[in-house]
Amino acid sequence: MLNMEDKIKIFKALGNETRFKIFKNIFTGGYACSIDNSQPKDDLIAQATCVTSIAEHFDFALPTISRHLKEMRDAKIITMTKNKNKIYIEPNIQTMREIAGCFETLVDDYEKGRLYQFDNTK
Amino acid sequence: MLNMEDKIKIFKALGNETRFKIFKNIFTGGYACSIDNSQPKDDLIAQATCVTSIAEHFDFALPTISRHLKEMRDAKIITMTKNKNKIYIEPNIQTMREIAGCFETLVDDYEKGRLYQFDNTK
DNA sequence: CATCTATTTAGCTAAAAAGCTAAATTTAAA
DNA sequence: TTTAAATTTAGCTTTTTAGCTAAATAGATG
Repeated sequence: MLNMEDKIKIFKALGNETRFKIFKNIFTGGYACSIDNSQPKDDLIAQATCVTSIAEHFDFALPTISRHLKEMRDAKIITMTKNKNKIYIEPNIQTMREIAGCFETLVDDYEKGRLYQFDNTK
Repeated sequence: MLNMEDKIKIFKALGNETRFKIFKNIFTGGYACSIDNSQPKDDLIAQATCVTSIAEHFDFALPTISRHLKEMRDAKIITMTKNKNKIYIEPNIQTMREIAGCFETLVDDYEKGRLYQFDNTK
């Protein structure tokens, strides 16, 4: 369950052009960063993947992309899984589900004319 | 239809503690900022309302709150309607509906194992 | 028309964010 | 065991953001 601080972190993470584009592309699979579950877990080398592979698509230095990814992981919008010396990046679907639910409830309750706690933790 | 830049603005607007709290409270009606449609449009004085009334709930100077509200209006997450010399503030439900839809599609499509354009304008 | 109320604009400062390069760390591979 | 590859950390600079006060603007009211 996401509290107010969590939500602010999520929006902050998505409210930057570079991170938004990274996020969008992780979701679309554009950079082939996801772990393919049809492959055995220890055979990940076959996949394109990871921090370096994302950074190649941007005109920013690798440490800059690394820092953005860390912020996105801290905001729980992506997961980063270490396997050998590479890090595999995937969207955090659970968080997205919660955020989706949050906006849905916001709209639904508003349309019902009821008061709604956008953040219900405080 | 929200393009990528619009979405980034929305997330930036929500990714700040002060603005998030303002937004949350505009939605809950906590500061009585909404125009009550049961009242005639020209009888708004009866309602609590507006920039000053929001600012009272924060330890920040009035111009600071004014600037935050402007940013939220530019991001299209609220509307500001001038009536006499007061400004009435309401959530922009249309934008919220679009953002809700965006996250829903993101999750639904991911679960169906399909690729998804989180931002479909580029 | 003078004054009050609501809000914004201007101009400033301090803090946070986003970028960089260089160096360190971890693991793989030769 | 040395080297190479993938990533992070440290330390720095520049830009942006968030706050302030003072002044300006717009409209309402006495």
